[in-house]
Amino acid sequence: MWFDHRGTVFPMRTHERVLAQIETDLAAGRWALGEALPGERVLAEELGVSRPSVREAIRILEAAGVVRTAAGSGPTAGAVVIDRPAAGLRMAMGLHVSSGALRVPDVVETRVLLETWAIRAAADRHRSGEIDGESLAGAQRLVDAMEEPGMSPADFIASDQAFHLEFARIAGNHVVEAFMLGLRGAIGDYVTDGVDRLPDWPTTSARLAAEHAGILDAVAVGDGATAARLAREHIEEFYIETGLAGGTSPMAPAGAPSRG
Amino acid sequence: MWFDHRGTVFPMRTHERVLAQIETDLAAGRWALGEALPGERVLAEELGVSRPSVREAIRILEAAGVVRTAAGSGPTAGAVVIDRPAAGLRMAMGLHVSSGALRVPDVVETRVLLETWAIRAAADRHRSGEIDGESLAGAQRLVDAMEEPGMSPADFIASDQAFHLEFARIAGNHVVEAFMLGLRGAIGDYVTDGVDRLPDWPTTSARLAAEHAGILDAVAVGDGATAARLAREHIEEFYIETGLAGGTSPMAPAGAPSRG
DNA sequence: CGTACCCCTGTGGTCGAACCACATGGGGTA
DNA sequence: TACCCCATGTGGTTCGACCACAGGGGTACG
Repeated sequence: MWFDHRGTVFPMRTHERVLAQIETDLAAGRWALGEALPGERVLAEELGVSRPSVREAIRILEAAGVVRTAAGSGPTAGAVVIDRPAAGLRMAMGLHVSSGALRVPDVVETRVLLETWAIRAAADRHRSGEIDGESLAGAQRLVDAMEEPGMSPADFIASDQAFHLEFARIAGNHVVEAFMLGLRGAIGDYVTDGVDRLPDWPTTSARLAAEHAGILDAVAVGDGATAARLAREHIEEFYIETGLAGGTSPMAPAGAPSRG
Repeated sequence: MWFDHRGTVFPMRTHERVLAQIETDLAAGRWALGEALPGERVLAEELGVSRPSVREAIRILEAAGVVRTAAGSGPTAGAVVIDRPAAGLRMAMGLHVSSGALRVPDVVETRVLLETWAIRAAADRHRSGEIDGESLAGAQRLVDAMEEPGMSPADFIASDQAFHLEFARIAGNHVVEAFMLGLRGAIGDYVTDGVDRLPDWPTTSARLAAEHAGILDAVAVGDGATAARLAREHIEEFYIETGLAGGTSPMAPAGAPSRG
């Protein structure tokens, strides 16, 4: 039996006990990043529960982006500890967007909020010299790549996402980075569908690439306010153009977790 | 077999197929909020898979805050559709905080970011008359309650959390609301532990309550800038005082999902 | 006829055992 | 010495069984 902070009593289900134990061991550093948990059968034996109960707990860990599972043998097999917070956030948010509990406009608004913060912070850090001068090189390479006319929409979207994430990385906040990744992933299929409906992708992509260059330039000179304003306009314009800004009805499921 | 956007081929596991199908049905409106999914045995039969595979998918939905399960019979039994995005976010974030992939200072920084935005937005909406004049009544009641000297730390923390969430609710962004709830929950045990280590809780709680009153007053007069600044100082001061602001080492697991 | 009680029914929760496909790595073979 | 093959152990999946629990309907009683 377990108790909440008010003294209410309730039984804890088996897979919850397993999950709690694994979480405790995780916090205690029992497994480092890249190491594998004990096998399901071993874990079941250790905790005195059945293998299906262990599996249910591992499923949750996997959905949360804490482990990745693989069959076979060798060091890469088993439930290997990873750190993909965004995968878990993406899963939860995507499901709630599908169910209608979360709306795309709210997701977009939140994305603007986080991105403008990250870009402003990145610009500030860059101006104050806190970060290496080469930190913007990655963003520059992505901008260059996106300015190539022949890039496919899918590759462009991937590069676009990487570009936006660069600033969260520079800002140094992993939670914001994970949120941004999760938000973007949660509405990923909506974005793809929106791009497919655009009347003139080459023109749009060229404009987007130019806007990216403008944002990067503003960050490079340390003008966080301008960079944030440009980013806001860039994001909002994109969602308006693809018809996602006002739509609240679900269009397609966000899909099963990717194996990225 | 399934393909990603690059044409890579990979098999989809059974529980992933089940999850994808449920997500599609969810998006199609097959079940309304409060309705129950078909029984596990029925679902397994429908999809041509085994019951454990269905259960693994439902576990993920449960962890994500999409359904709540209960045994027995009647309308409240089974896998009932709910909308608790924060539960899923809290689960994912809490696990990653435990594993060390996400750090408490980043969580706090993100919380400040989201809360100052929400409070500013709430103040703006209040000033512009977009919202009912009674919207702040709930926050006022919470402030009044927290100013009562006899309140237990646990109840105070609950009221405090509700107070902060009020502004996200007024701002009208469910994603931000869920993020705030998830962030707070992910470090919930750290907060509780921090409070327990405070030398003089009555004094601290009185100060916190006064700060809440100040924030609410600033929002009430539509001064978003002041309200946001007060909120930032309020949050940062609390984490410094409880010794959480700089700590990165895990202290205790965030625990299994609560049944709230 | 109305009401209270009890048990039948179906739910999720848990378990054990079995078989599969797969990745590996060591031992046997050319 | 180099190659190949298969024994081994992993997660993936399934089946079948039993449990505790909550409801609802049938039944017996007032």
